[in-house]
Formats: sequence, structure tokens, C-alpha cells
Amino acid sequence: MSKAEQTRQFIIEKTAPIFNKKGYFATSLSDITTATGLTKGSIYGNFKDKDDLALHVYTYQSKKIADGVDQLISQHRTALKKLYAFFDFYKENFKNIAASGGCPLMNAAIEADDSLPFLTPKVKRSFTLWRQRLISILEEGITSGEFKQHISAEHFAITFMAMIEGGILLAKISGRGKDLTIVIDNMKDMVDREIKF
Amino acid sequence: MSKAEQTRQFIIEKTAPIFNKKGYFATSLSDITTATGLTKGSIYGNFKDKDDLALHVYTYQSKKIADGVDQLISQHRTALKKLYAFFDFYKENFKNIAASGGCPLMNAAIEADDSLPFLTPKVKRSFTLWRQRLISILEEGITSGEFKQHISAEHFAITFMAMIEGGILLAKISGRGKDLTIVIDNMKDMVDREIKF
DNA sequence: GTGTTAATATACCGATTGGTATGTGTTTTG
DNA sequence: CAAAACACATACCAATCGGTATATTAACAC
Repeated sequence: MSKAEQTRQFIIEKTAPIFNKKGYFATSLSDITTATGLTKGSIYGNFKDKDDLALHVYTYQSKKIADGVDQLISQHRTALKKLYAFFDFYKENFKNIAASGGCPLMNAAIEADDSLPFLTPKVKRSFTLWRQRLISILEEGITSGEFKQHISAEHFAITFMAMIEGGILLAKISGRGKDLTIVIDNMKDMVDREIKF
Repeated sequence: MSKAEQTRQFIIEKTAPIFNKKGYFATSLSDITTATGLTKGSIYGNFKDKDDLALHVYTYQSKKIADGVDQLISQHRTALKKLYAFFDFYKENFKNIAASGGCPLMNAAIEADDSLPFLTPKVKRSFTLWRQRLISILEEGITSGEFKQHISAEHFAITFMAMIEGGILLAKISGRGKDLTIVIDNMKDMVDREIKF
């Protein structure tokens, strides 16, 4: 990694939590220079403009989550265990997520969709990939005979995503991590009763 | 309603969708003057500052939703029908919600919690009231014998809230209202299988 | 109708915004 | 080790930000 790439990565990592906490719009250049210890000149030397940096920050954050999930899932062999691992990922990482400003996908989804047009397609894609990942696990379970044949993988994938995002939102605003646990436990019940053979 | 109150209300109603779409921080005074056709002087004559206006706008928006839900629920006699009406409220109003910038509670929750301290308590309270309203319906059903005795009203209330908010988020970012319908249908299945006798 | 008060408009303030042109120092490469 | 390329800092820009003091207009009481 060249010096330039190092600095770019440094800026991205240092500003990611700020963007996630304050939002893309509310994060100012001075926030960025303060957090990095660099000056405006060097920020603009590495990124075209603020939007460009925001885009890279979002990509970094979404990739980080996706990698974390993938790594956890790959440790399990059955579809059921993969699904459980998926759920537990959020349960276990809630404190980190909350401390760094909440789920970046959710934050970006809300801010992007009406006022950050350049981000919208990226965010949309994140959610699509997320859904496809869940659908794959569910279909794998159906094929392997772990899960019932008649279930709709897509419907459950969407429902699970909604529950996870909603659970994070509730837990964050109430300050009770328990709220997310309640939702995730409910998801597991759902799997046991309706999906698992 | 005096002239002053009329103007105040006029400003609140005109700026509400802007605050909801762009966010509190990103909404500028010039957005507000453009939307109302008034000048800064008259905005500041009616509200102490931008935060004060934002607070009134949030109160107006959350009350509007609460009133809408209450009115719908009061039309039904059984706990089950009330619960269904509750769910359908979001299904039917999704287009309006999406067009006016998404669920104000969710938007405010995400923006408030890290950078709008003056709003946080209000938003927290909205969610608490919402939870209590759901818990009341569920407990009513338990008492009346419509619902199973052993269920946890609180757990289901939280789960339903998470599903609704998550569903709105997904539907909004995907642009497919269907996503919310899928989640709400799943909620109804949940009621039928686990809550209803 | 006149006097008083409330409501709105005008014009301005300092501070901060995102962004850039230019200068200086530091790597990297031949 | 020198030259070219790159990385970063300094100093500045116009535009916009939220907010205010003051002028003007409209509404209301007597």
C-alpha cells in the first residue's frame, strides 16, 4: 500500500464514525480535518470533494459489515446454523454498532434517499446484496432438506431484514440493548416454528 | 385561532415535509422562507429559533400519526381487529409516508440521537407511547380471552414495532411498497399462529 | 378615526460552509 | 543522488449559514 493509499484509508477510517454519527450532511470539513489532524488541502488532494469522501466512507463501512457477516457465516456448515450466526452477529455487535452511530446502512438509507442522490444507488445495492445473501442461506436449507419446501425464501429474508433494522432502531433510541435481543429471539422462534422441519 | 396562531400553524405545516425529507440539520432557513413565502423576520417572530421550530414540527408530525392510529383503532371493538387495524394503517398510508419523507419517528430517531439532543427526549417518548399503546391492545386481548394467556405483551409490542419500522425502511429504499406488505402479512400470520386462541 | 400593539419585511451581522490556487516539503523512481 | 512526482500545508475565496435590530405594515381596541 503506497503512502497515498495509506492516507486515503486513514482518512476514511477516521471519518467513518463521524459520518455515521452526525450524518453525511452535518459532517463538516472542519470535523474531518479535526478528526484526521490533516488540513483541507490534503483532504482534497486525496478526494475529489466531500461527496466523494462520503461515498468511499460508505463503501468502507458496508464492506466491513458484509465481511464480518460472511466470515461468521462461513464458520458454519448447516443452513440453520448459518442463519443463527447471522442473527447473533447483530446481537453481539449491537454495542459496537450503537457506539459508532448505528447501522450505517440504515443511516445512509434514511439520509440518502431524499437528499443524497449520489449515495442512493450504493445503499440500494447494499440492501439487495444483503437480501440475496439471506435468500441464498434459506434456499440452501430448502435444498438440503433442513427447511420446509413451501416457504418463501424472499418473504422471510425481507422480514428478517426488517426485524433486524427495526430492532436496532428501537434498541438505539430506547437505550435498551434488550429490545434488539427480544426481536432477535422472536426471529429464532420464527425459524424454529415455521422454517425448520 | 388568532392570526398569530394561524401563522404558526401555517409555518409548521408547510415546513414539516421539508424537515422530514431533508432532515432537521439540512433544512436551512432559506428552505423555510421559500416554502412558506414568508421572510426570516416573521419566522423568528413566531419561533425562538430553528430548534424551536423543529421541535414544534416534530410534535405536530408525531401527534398527527398518533391521532390517525387512534382514530382507526377506536372504530373497532375487539383486540384482534384493533391490532389488524393498527397494522393496516401503515400498509394503507405507506405511499403518503414515503412521499412526505418517511416515518417521522424513525427519521427523528436516527438524526436526533447523535446530534439533536433537544429532540431526543421527545422522540424517546413517542416510542414509549407507541409501545404502551400496543401493549394495551395486547393486554386487552389477553383479559378478554381473545389472546393466549402466556404471551408477553411487551415482547410482541416491541417485535411489531421493529417490523413496522424496518418494513417502512426497506420499502422506502427499495422503492417497492410490496416489501412492507410482506412484512405486515408476516405480522398477521404471527398473530394468528401465536397470539390468537 | 386614532393610538397601540402585534405581525411581517428589510437589511445587515459575524461565523462557517465547501472548495481552490499556490506554495512547501517529502517520497519515489531513474 | 538528483529529478520528477506526489503529498500535504497555507491562505484565501464567494456563498451561505443562523440570527438580530430595525423599519414598515396590518390588525385591533377604544
